[in-house]
Amino acid sequence: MSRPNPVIKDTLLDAAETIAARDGVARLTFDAVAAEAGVSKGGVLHYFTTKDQLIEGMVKRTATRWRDYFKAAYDNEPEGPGRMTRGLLKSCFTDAQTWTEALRRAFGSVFAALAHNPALIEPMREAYTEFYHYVEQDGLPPGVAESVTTAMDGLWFYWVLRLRPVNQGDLDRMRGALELTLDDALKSVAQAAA
Amino acid sequence: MSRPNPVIKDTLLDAAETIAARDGVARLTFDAVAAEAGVSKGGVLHYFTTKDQLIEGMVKRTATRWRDYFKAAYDNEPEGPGRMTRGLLKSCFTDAQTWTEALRRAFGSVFAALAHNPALIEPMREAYTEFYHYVEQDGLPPGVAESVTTAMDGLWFYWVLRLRPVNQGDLDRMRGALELTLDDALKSVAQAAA
DNA sequence: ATGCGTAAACCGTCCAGACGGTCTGGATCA
DNA sequence: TGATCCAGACCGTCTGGACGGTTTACGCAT
Repeated sequence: MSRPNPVIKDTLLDAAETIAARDGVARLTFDAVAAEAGVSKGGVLHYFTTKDQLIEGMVKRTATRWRDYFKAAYDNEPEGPGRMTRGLLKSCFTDAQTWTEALRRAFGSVFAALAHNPALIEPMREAYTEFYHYVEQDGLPPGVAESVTTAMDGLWFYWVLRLRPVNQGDLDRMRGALELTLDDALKSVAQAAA
Repeated sequence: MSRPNPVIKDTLLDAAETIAARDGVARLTFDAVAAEAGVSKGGVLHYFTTKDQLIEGMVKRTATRWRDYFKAAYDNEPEGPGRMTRGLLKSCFTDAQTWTEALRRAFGSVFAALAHNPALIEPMREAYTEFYHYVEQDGLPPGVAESVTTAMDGLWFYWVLRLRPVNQGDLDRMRGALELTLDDALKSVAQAAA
């Protein structure tokens, strides 16, 4: 094998995420990552020669996962107006069990980036730019897709930042209201087309 | 004066926010705060004896401001269903110029807390708990007040985290859609009362 | 008014430890 | 034998915090 083992890289990124989430980003050090992953510091530095690289790795992986996630939500949804909005509402706003600790941990990489070097969130920003592209062109009246998806993401941020607990009831109530908004918008689109 | 000068404390907190926002939370050190505020390190330590205290001070101040903000938005709004929702929509979703760098900086304190010691965001969580109390009891159909306010806060998070630029057009479009949702909800409340 | 005592405000230095990163050495493969 | 992988000792720097010293502000007796 001539290139660094990607499996080990993932293990190291997992360890980094765990530390950032559990102990705070300030304690995200090479030593800590090594200990958490069960390797030596030299081992970590072999794959990520600087801390910027480590954090960039975390952010890139999370950004890729987020991109894959919303694209899958889009692809699995039937065509027509509100496809992105419908897809997201269905895939992440039905079951609170999908809001796992792993997901929360993953988003910690953004905070790590913000703390260490704000420029490193760029990959995440790009993923969001792409996401917003879908949202803008979702074929709903102005602002509707933005509002519904941003409400979902807002709740997600509350949860990730631990500013609010999120339970199944919260999800159900908000989904009910958002689906109503969405249905009204879809009707008005259909009406305008007629 | 027998108690520490609160004006100087505010100056130090301002300096801390500036550093956190400009250089990243990792560079938020006593030395840096001292230099930014134009005092000595000893001077900073006189007012905040540990870093936890410094960050707690930042979070508490921001939490208090947020609390004052949404309470003012509530108080300035005529009574009736959706008072909190209407107030917030009016006060922070009409003019993009109210989304100042100072506000963004202030929220950096939450990231500082999350990075250094996650437990320190508690004052902010309490402010949000209180906010959510208003939202829950806003007298709108289930989930509507939550959805509208969370959409607003979601955009706010995008902006603070620099995941998306936010301009006047974004604000206007979303406000249009959210006001429509709100009006429909108000109508249905009025209808149910009749 | 003046001098004095005391306490708070603030400064600047010091240190132990932790940090990011370098480097050397050994193991394990091809 | 050479290249890759990884271990871990090591180094210079920076950090949080302690600490002792100095200045300022103020109450109070004279």
